[in-house]
Amino acid sequence: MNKELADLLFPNITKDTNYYEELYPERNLAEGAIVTRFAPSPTGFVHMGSLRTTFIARKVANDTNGVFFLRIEDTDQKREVENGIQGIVDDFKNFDFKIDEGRIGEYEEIGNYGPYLQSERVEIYQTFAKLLVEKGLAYPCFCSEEALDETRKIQELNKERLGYYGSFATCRNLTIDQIKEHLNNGEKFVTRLKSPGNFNNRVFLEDLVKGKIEFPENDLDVVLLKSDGIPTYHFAHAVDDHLMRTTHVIRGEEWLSSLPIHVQLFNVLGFELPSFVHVTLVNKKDGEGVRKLSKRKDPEAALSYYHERGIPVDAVYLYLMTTANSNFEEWLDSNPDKTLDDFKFDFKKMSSSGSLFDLDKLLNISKNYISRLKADEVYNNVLTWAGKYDTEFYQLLDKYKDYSIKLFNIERECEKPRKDYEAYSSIKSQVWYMYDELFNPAKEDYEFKNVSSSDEISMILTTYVDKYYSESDDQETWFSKMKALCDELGYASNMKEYKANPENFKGNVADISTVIRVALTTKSMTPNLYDIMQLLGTNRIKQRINYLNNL
RNA sequence: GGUCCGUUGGUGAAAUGGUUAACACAUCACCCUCUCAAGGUGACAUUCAUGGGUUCAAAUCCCAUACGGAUCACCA
Repeated sequence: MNKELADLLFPNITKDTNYYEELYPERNLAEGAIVTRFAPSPTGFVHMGSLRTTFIARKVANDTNGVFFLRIEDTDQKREVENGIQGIVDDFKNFDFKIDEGRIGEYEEIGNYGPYLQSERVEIYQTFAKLLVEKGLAYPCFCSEEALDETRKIQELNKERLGYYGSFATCRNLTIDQIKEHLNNGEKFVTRLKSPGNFNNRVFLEDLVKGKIEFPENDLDVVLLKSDGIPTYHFAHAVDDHLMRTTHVIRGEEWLSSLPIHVQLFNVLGFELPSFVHVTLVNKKDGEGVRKLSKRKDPEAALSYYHERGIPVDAVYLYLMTTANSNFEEWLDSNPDKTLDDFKFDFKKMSSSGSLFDLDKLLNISKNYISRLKADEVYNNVLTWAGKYDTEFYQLLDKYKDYSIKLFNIERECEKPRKDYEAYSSIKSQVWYMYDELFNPAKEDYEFKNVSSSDEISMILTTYVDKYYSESDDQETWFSKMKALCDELGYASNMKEYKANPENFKGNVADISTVIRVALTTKSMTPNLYDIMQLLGTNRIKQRINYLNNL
């Protein structure tokens, strides 16, 4: 009778589940290899929280010589977005994120366990659903949306548990004749699980980050196949992760609540249960409260934000690992020559409570990361970034390549390099004055400090340029000449002497440096003046002083 | 409302029964320095949501309460 029902419901399904079991055999991997995946719906972008979860998945697959694949869960037509897959693939590409199997474009994929697009696997799901019907573990339900709403209202009114279960599961006990009648009327149906569960039973499970968890057994007759024959997430998840031989289901914490359903589905289908890893959500402070980082409200939720801002991808990963494994930061500190790949991720070291996304910390990591790069790497990265987001800067960088590299090299190749670039997008605002094309300040742009009288400034500058400045000086000579200039003009060349008796001097060597610095750059705060003057060269130094004098 | 998860400083967190509760970010102060950026030194939780209990001893174990979050669709 169940067989008859199964054939009635799925007349076009001719294969049996063994066919698929053989098509997708056990993976031949070393002991301990983790097979895991990222399974987004094609919404066109990857969320920061997803990236974090996925990054961990990718990492553990790497660590164990396992497999990471990308499966697209496009079972909801309502959510469909144009080029939704491409958006995800592009985000991954921008983030140097490599996948071993799965979708690599809107229409292409790699790997032997596909298709990796759920809409192309409908026949597979239906085959397994048919098996369940045959076994008496699934049935068609003809309840209308209105009827379902109605019972929900009743349940709410009576303060009963919501859902399609027990006596509320009215289609559960339909006879085959009744079913035929519905079918003959042309009524649509969903395929529901005939849940064997009892809400009073407890199920125990070990989640790799949450630890021991327990919950009541599922007794909901959840929908397996929607009326269009397409599976729900729950069913597709069970079938796919079994057939794709996933060993670890790594996903966001929001799935924890539906775990009872999933466990039951795996059992009912006779599938071995994978390991579950429910990763905490990435939160954001919102007024007094805390909420999930949201794409709609928070720009930093989208990966494109980091790309546009020019935060190095590696820095983002460094940050993610810092939040994922609390011992990572310390490890990296004591192993400065190692990379992320050398670090072994440990689920046990992962916090089981949600945390706020800390952009300051990310920027700090980014700043440190950029400071460790070679000048030409910085150049190449900024050039790439500017090519996309700042054409003016791109052209300058392109035109003055060697000069720019020298500029980025100021105070870089030393024990304690400068750490002032937190992102590629912030560099231009810190170095613009080194490019003549960008240098046309107004009088009020000059940030003169203690010495501000035009006459005094002009006197200092001319004395310096006429009597002391020489392009060929090394830094030591250059500085001793600054001091000589101080002595000549009545400024203290020795800071200690100045501090002891400030009234004896017009100012000190810092004031003199500031005058020159501001005259050349307009800024009172710049990197090492000597390096800047070396880059500028005699002619441009004179030009800029003239420019200032003529304002 | 049911179910589940969580709660250590402004932030991320360490510590898994035993000295003054690591470390990092942020903030502040001082030092160094030609200005910045750094770097150095120090400050910043008399206390680990609250209340009970167990113990010679608890942030750590147990119970209750409060608060926060997730989820309860023919969405994923």
